[in-house]
Amino acid sequence: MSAPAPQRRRTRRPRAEREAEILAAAREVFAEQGYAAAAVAEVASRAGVVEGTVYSYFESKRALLIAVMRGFYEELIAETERGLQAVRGTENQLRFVIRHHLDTFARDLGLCRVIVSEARPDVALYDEAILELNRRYTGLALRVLEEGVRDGTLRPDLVPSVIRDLLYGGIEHAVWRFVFTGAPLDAAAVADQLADALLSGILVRPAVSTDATEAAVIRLERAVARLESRIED
Amino acid sequence: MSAPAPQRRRTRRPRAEREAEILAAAREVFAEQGYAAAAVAEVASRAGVVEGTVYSYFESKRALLIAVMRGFYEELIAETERGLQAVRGTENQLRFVIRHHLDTFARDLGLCRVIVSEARPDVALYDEAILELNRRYTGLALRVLEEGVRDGTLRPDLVPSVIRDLLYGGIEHAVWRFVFTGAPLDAAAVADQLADALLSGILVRPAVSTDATEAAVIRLERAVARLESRIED
DNA sequence: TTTTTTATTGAGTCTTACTCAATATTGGTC
DNA sequence: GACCAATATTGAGTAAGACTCAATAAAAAA
Repeated sequence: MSAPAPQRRRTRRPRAEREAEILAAAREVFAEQGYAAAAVAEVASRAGVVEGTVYSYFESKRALLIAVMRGFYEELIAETERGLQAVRGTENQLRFVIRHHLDTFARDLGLCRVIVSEARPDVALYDEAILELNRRYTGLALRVLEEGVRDGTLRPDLVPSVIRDLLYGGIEHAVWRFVFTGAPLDAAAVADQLADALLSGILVRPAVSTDATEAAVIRLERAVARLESRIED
Repeated sequence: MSAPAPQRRRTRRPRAEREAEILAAAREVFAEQGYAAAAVAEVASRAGVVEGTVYSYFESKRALLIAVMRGFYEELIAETERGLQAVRGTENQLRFVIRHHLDTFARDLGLCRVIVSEARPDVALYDEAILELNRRYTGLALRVLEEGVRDGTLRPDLVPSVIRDLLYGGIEHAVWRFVFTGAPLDAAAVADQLADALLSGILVRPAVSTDATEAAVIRLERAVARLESRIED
């Protein structure tokens, strides 16, 4: 009686393309629903395949997530590297990193949320991959900080890794705040506020005015010496 | 043939006590295994009851988690309030908050991990409770910051909420770093490093020496001018 | 003691990650 | 163009774990 179920064409696609399709679908679903709530079956159906197929491309749901994260990070790292090369000076480079990270978070919030809450809790060995990616990414900022210390732009007593944590942690929390309150996020303003707070703290105190004072002191000491020599005459 | 299963005594306990036992077991299990990996059946067995009993006390696994979080936060808030009352001055109060938060994180890492990664991703309505607790807790630091701005200790152009995010985000990331690298965490040192970075950024620049020096320069220049005018006489 | 109330149980449902043997599709070979 | 080996794809099935509920036993009330 019932009509035969609409037979899905079983097509065979180049391995790489199918993989990319599954990956794209997974990224969508994870971003929309989070990791736990996302069903592999849904990823499959959005990719136009059946659940089993997903598992012939990815070992597990978690492996799928990791692959998605890898794509995200690779892109982020490339963009950041490009940006850093186009900017001169420790201060400007830090401002760029902060702004770009914040923008990325705000733009791809769903996925960032998943990454933050899924990548971090697991210290498990097989997530080594994600750790490595995160290290590579945040290493970019770390290098800027180290360079700044070396060239005297930043205070010599800084522990760069702690400052990096302050930087990324601060951004993350700031974005979260906006997500929760639902307030519109003015990325430029928040980036400036964060950068200002951080920089005025870690920048070597601007020596300009001090220089002027020191120059005045030298001038005065010479004048006094002149005067004293005249008086003693 | 098989011996009758060792019959568990079915005891009936005061509601509050049983609830507390289940809660304690849940806290243990969540801290050890994380939320996703924790099985409600295990919580039940550690509390000496059967799975169904847990559900007669808590609506869902998630509700159980929220109850655990609530206990954790209430304690944390109380401790922090007590500590803040015992400390004078914006700078010292901020240092206290940083140190205490860091210690708490380090001491109860398992649970903190769960709270951070489970409480945050869900913007769902029924987690309103946790949002509220978090707001109350971080509100303590916020008030210290606002007070500091008001009494002139902190820069007037600060956006306190952003600084608070910088503060908590920074601590969180710093602790994470140690968890992952497995390095021993020197809470005192890290707290100082974070506080120094943050404070030197947000504290009004100590005007004492600059003002005094400038005043001295002016005084000296006048003296020199006076002397020179006399000599030329 | 008897009755009422309700805490506790454990068997069962449902959802979802994951497996695997069967099957369809393709690219290569003649 | 026909056949074959290789393998991508399938979908039914398993396992684990969250959650439900009617039955049952313990405590409280009468």
